[in-house]
Amino acid sequence: MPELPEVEVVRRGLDRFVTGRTIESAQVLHPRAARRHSAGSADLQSRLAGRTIVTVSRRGKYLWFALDGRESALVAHLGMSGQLLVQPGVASDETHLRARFIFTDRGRELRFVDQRTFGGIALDPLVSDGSGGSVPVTVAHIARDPLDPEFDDALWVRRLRGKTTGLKRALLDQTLISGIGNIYADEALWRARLHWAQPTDELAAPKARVLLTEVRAVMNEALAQGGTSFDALYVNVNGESGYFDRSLAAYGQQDRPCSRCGRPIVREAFMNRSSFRCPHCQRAPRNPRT
DNA sequence: GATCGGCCCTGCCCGC
DNA sequence: TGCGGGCAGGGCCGAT
Repeated sequence: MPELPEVEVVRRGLDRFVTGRTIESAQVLHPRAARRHSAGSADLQSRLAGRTIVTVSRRGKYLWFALDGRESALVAHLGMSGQLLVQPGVASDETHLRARFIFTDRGRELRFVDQRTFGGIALDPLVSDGSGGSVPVTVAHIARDPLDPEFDDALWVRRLRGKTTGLKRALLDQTLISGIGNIYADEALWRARLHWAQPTDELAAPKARVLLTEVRAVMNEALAQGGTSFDALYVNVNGESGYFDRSLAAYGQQDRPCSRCGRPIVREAFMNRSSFRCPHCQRAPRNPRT
């Protein structure tokens, strides 16, 4: 379940292995993997052949490979179970191999593996990000992430408090702040002692700033440990898992004692998924919003 | 326009 | 043993 720290770990690995290399051929092996490329798999394959990767960038959970000329980029989203692996060409195909990129130097190839096919790849034009950089057009609507130096804390606090929704829903809204998924939302809320149904328009600005500080703290700690992994679904480009799941305080900790107060963590239904919190440290608001 | 619920998809796990 | 249902969840889309 890759969120920002996991995607950043992958980006760093890819930057090392694929920057400066020229794609000889791209093979899309499952049509759903290229569903976001409107012209289809064959078009994607033909447009990538002969192109050189010049940088590997990230915003939130989106990754992109800028191509020579810097007018277009190969965009990748890992969804829930996507992996970008750098593998020797002789390695046997993974069960859920969805796309393969072979380079002209005939060194290790890049593979997109995705069990649940929520992820995907597409070729996109690059447009200005408004700060001298560029971003793929389909990523332009995604907000900057909290580890982005250009992230505007004060603007986020204003926009958050201008919403009339629940706090966790707002944390998961990638147009408000990107890179946060279910795991880090629960962890940051636990650290900030806030309930997921806290109405955003009733959240005091200082508390919002505390929450943002905790979001950054938990993400930086996870990044330092190579990300979170619960199973084999999240791995870096070498197929290795991170260690941060051993440091989780709320997510997945149902019935275990809260490390602050000792009361059991509860699991609650939220947006067709689960939310974990300490019932003592994270009290329900008077007017909960889902 | 903003908010919110439902759907896509596959494999694992549990209960019957 | 085998089957069916529930669950995991990011992003998109349609309904309100």
